[in-house]
Amino acid sequence: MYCSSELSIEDLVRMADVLRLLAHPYRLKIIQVLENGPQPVHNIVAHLGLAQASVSQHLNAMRRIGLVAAERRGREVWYRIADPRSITILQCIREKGQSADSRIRRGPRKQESARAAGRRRSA
Amino acid sequence: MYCSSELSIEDLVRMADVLRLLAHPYRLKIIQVLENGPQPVHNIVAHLGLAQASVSQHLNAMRRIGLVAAERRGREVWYRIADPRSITILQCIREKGQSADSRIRRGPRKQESARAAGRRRSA
DNA sequence: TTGATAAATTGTGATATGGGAATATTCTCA
DNA sequence: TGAGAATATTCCCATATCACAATTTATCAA
Repeated sequence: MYCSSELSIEDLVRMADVLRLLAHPYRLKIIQVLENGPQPVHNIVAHLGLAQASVSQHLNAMRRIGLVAAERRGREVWYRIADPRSITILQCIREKGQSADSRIRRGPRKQESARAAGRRRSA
Repeated sequence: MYCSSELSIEDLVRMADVLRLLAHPYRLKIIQVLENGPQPVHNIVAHLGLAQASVSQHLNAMRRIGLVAAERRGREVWYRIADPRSITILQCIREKGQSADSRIRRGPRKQESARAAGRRRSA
């Protein structure tokens, strides 16, 4: 038993909020770009190949929740990683390309239920 | 410079897929419940307080992507954690309650732009 | 068989998300 | 000042997500 029911639903919601903002290819890319150090928005835009407005929205969302931080330098705004968990999570998730067979594994294994398998095709 | 542009967009999409399935309070709760060992669905349902159909959908999505695995035992189906990254990420994300000031930090800091600050309240 | 139990699937509606175009804001420099 | 560069914000549309009720499938027990 690890540490089971320590977390309130509010805790889980907060954790999910952070994870949800990481759970997007472009936002992961943003983190990846910022791993090379702080960058002005137009650099990030160039890396992503998205409309500037869209990138701004992603950055804004990530900033609101504290994943990144912004600092104005002249007419540019430079962003940097503000939450070390971003990098840790990225490293962790990078570890395993994929695995897990994804199918239901049956215990007793009586039969594969040919009826169900057949019906899967019929629809 | 960490390890910058190693990841293709496909890699990022895959990573985002995994993160997205973790980025939900009830699915985090499922991982948390399963940290105590494999459980039959009705146990998980009891823990979550959701409709059985909803829990089944969550479990199915998590299974498809390999976060959990299922095994039938009689008329029950027992689920277990199948991807160790789940636990690692949960531990990681648990580390920090919250921080990061979330506001834009200005460099030169000429003024806080009282107009903008005021407008923030007016809408 | 039939009935009961456990879980999965389907259909549907409400809400959230992601994208770009258009516009607004903020700042620098001549 | 005024022009222009760099970002942010708004609006709108298409799509995805989430929850539930209803139904179906799978299994056991009598």
